Amino acid sequence: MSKPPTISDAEWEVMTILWANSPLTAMEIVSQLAGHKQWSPRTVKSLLNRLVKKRALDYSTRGNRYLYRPRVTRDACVRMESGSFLSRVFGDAVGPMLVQFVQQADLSRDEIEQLEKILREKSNSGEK
Amino acid sequence: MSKPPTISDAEWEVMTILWANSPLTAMEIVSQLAGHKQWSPRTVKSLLNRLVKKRALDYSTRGNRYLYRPRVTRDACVRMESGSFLSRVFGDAVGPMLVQFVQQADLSRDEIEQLEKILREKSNSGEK
DNA sequence: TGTAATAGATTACATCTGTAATCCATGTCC
DNA sequence: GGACATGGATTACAGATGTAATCTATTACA
Repeated sequence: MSKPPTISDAEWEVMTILWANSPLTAMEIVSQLAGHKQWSPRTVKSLLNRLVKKRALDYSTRGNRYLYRPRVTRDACVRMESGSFLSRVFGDAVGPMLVQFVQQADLSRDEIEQLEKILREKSNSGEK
Repeated sequence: MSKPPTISDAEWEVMTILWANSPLTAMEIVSQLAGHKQWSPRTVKSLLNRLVKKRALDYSTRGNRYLYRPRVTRDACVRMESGSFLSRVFGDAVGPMLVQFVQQADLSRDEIEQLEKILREKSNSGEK
């Protein structure tokens, strides 16, 4: 599997929708974005075009519509992005990165407890 | 303290050097970069100019040279970048991602304690 | 059946980035 | 003193990005 292309911020929004649920037509994507983005449908079309050109998306035809679907997995893209961002900012220091993220994240009580539990276990099982 | 400006990949290299040690002249920065980057000194100058314009750097004058120094802390920039990275890549699923990472990470005792402390604080300050 | 809405394709255009080159003043070496 | 190196300032230029508008074919409503 070849490495995924670079996906920009705006493009990421579109991919997110398709990773969650595909294939979808352009209009369906537009509707799903409508909630939290004020993009004109034109804008979304442009993004779709770019993503197809980048080979991040693929489509088939249904009548006169296109049905878009991802050609790259979310996982692969996350790994890529993580690679560049994380290595830039944190180098290979995973610990400080997690500290930073946990500090910033908006966590639910459940998640906090879950994390605390994991940490307790880790600390009992004798980490260095 | 105003929010830090956006710092690009290439710019980040320059900032990293100045965060570690400042003030420095353009030439000193060029030398320090010489190890792992094949940038022409022109390129570095351009980056310095942009960073000054963005108000990420400041300079004073020594003779006919400039002495550059950061105007923004590394910490503030890391916070910014992390924020946009997290929300872009993980959207509102930051929690599960952290759980998974923490589970897999090889953490030192210190880091574990640090994380536990952060979580305690978060849980006290009434997360939802 | 004509006309407007929609679909996808192409084009636009300003800003940011990476990566310099050019310009002008000064400092330096012979 | 003259030519060259160096410093900072300005300009360049292509590719990526955000954000559309326009063009053309088709579809669907009045």
